[in-house]
Amino acid sequence: MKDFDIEQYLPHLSIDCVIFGYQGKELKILIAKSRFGKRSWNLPGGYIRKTESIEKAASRILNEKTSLKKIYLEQFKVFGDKDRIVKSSLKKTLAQELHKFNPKIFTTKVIDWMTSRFVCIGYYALVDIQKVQPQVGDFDELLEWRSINDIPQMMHDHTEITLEALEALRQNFDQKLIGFNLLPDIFTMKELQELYEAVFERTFSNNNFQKKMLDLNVLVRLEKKYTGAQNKAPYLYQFNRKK
Amino acid sequence: MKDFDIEQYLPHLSIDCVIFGYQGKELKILIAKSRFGKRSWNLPGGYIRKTESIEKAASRILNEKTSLKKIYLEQFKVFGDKDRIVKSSLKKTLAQELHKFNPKIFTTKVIDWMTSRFVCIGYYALVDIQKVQPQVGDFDELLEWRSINDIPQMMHDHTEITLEALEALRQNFDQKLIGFNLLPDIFTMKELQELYEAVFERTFSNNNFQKKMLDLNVLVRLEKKYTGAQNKAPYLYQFNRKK
DNA sequence: GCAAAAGTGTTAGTCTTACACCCATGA
DNA sequence: TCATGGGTGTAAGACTAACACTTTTGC
Repeated sequence: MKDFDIEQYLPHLSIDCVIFGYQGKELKILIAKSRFGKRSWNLPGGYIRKTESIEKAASRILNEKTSLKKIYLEQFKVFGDKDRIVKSSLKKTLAQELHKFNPKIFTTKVIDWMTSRFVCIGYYALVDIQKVQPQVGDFDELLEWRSINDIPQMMHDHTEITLEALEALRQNFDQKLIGFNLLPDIFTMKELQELYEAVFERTFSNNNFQKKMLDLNVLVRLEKKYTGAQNKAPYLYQFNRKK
Repeated sequence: MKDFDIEQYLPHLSIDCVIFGYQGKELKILIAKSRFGKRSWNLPGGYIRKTESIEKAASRILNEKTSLKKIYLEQFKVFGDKDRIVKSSLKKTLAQELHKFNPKIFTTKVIDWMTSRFVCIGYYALVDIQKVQPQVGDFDELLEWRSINDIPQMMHDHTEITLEALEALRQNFDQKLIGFNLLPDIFTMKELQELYEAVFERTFSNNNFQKKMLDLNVLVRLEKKYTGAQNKAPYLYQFNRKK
């Protein structure tokens, strides 16, 4: 572990990211299991350098976890309860373990800084899950993609943050045509429909869905996809980013 | 002016409020002219006490400016460019004037604190303009309601913040039925329509507008309003907050 | 030819928009 | 009785949802 210089970062302000991916007809988020404290789950997050914008900070944090360069990112809410971190039951255990782990880095000063009050800016990210290579960070035991229907209990208010992110995602999904960020570059209409079904937790009828999507004028129809199955081969589509 | 103890507040984090009101068929915002620096216009804002939530802080700041207790408030975006305040052309003049004005309060330490990098949480508020008694603060020369079509140039990125607030307001206006916060308790359909026309900067046809509003099932029709004009007396309506 | 799944067409229903009309009010 | 502006009715059009149907594919 490198040094951790609290002077580099804005105090009392953090970023937490809800990273959405899509796989096996399920909407998933990337969460981390902590190496410390009660080994509880938490959202990837980090601090803001004094020399970078909050958007840059969010990008950097995401890049550290996913090793992706360009990521679709959206700020969705600030969480600023006065007891957010301070009153957490984990605080004490965490502080002790961090100090024991590396007393040179985790001095009392650093631990006080880390466990002080934090206002947290919530971002959600949409990624092509195939392209992500999760990077286990210094504080993580492991990273895991978990279905939004199977989210474990998480640290602090991270469960609440996740639910708010999901709500914001649904709100923006149609309006901003952001769904394509969750898919590979090329996909079938069925796959796109299944993504929508996973996000909204409901079914759509195939013909009306197709009509709606094609009417948006953002899809380019490519050649057919012959899978070897004994049925009509579906067309492949690509998102037309120029529009 | 009272003391200003920077230790009470979270550093590098501020709140700016875009306070919307409605009067004379115009959507307006409450802005302040600074006593210091280049006497430029700015949005009402303030800092967050270490002992209060960000929502409480926003409420408090709004209460200080409007003397209203319960205000409709919505967080809409965080502004976190790295040079937000620091690179402002006003910084130097402001610092000098503040120090000259009251060197006991505005020590170098305080001024450094105030002119350091700030991440700003944007809130917008909706108020019944009739009920507001604007309170000129320590930093204000005056407060003024200005039409959204007549916003002067403002400090830092406050013009951008205002535009983003307006966009968020329009986005939420229909969905969350928040318009009623801008009107008196009792109003005519015409008045409600004119409010919508001011917000969206377009006209609506009276019958379709009425139909749409009544279909929402949130309006209670009261007695007629006899104005003395030689035409049919319009009904008065009230927003049904129970629903 | 047959089953499976993709793709298309048609209709009914709902919501939106535009136009026309009637009604209460006070001079 | 008339001008004014408030309130209502209706029909056309657009959009949505539900149903049925045809086409392609490999066995």
